[in-house]
Amino acid sequence: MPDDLLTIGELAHRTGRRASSIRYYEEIGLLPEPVRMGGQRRYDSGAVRTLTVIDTAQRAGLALDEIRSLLDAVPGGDAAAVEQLRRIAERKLPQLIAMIERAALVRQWLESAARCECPSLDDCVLFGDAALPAVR
Amino acid sequence: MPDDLLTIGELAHRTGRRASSIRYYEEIGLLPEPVRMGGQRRYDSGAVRTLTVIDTAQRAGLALDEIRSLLDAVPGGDAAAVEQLRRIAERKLPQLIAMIERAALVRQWLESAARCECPSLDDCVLFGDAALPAVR
DNA sequence: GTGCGGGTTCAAGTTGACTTGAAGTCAAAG
DNA sequence: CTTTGACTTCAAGTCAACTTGAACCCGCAC
Repeated sequence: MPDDLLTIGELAHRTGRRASSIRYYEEIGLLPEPVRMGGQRRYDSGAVRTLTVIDTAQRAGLALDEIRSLLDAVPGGDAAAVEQLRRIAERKLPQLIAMIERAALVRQWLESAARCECPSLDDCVLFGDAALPAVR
Repeated sequence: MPDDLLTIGELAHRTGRRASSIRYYEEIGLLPEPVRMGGQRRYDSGAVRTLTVIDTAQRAGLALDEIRSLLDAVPGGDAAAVEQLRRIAERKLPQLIAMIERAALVRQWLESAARCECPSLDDCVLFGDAALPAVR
């Protein structure tokens, strides 16, 4: 019977990433070096979990080095890691909220643009100074 | 009395961009080549307007080559340009809406994370499969 | 043996939107 | 006359997150 360790290809398949990304994550210290069998990387279920964490955190808008600082606190996945997560979340939240607000404005602008009947762009209110207020 | 034409530095100052960006925009065909006085670029108010359009469109999430296709239709700024704008808006809107929805999910996730009391990341629901549903 | 489909390394390329650096010009101020 | 500051060009560097390419190994089916 086959071992329950995964090759990099199988891991990639299960986690929906490319093998090259997984090697890259290892290179930048996001994933620990896996065991080798005959030179090839073999991964246990911990790797699947870590990749899930990476995926989730990434979709939460965290950059890879932020994710690394999260993961660095993890071995043990203990209270310190949770605390780190909280700090990162608190720092990221206002940024995300600002982004959502700006996107909402842009959405209104695009909706107006899709309905625009102006004969010329030059006198279209859409490009007036107040049409799309800056949020930055 | 000074001419009403602006140097690149003045234009940059008025539009809040760097002179290097303005040269770059010219290079990629986003801005027309301005007149020169003694080798230096001089801009009229049309350039201010065009940069405003670029700024607005960019904050609306359009890439520079999309903005160029918008601007290409503009000379005259006529009905065709407006039509082009409408088409681009209609194409961009669904993408933006999806982005906003995903951002809202991520926001909830981060808010939970900021309040997280889990003793360990390993059994934190935040990293469960269903914690942050994929939208892509 | 030969081909296939994995795997391996390392370096270099990709994308978008710029910025930076080096080396030079030019006009006005001191 | 020299310095200062703003301008000029062109090439190259930056950032993030990967991907791609070249050249190689390795086991298994035919």
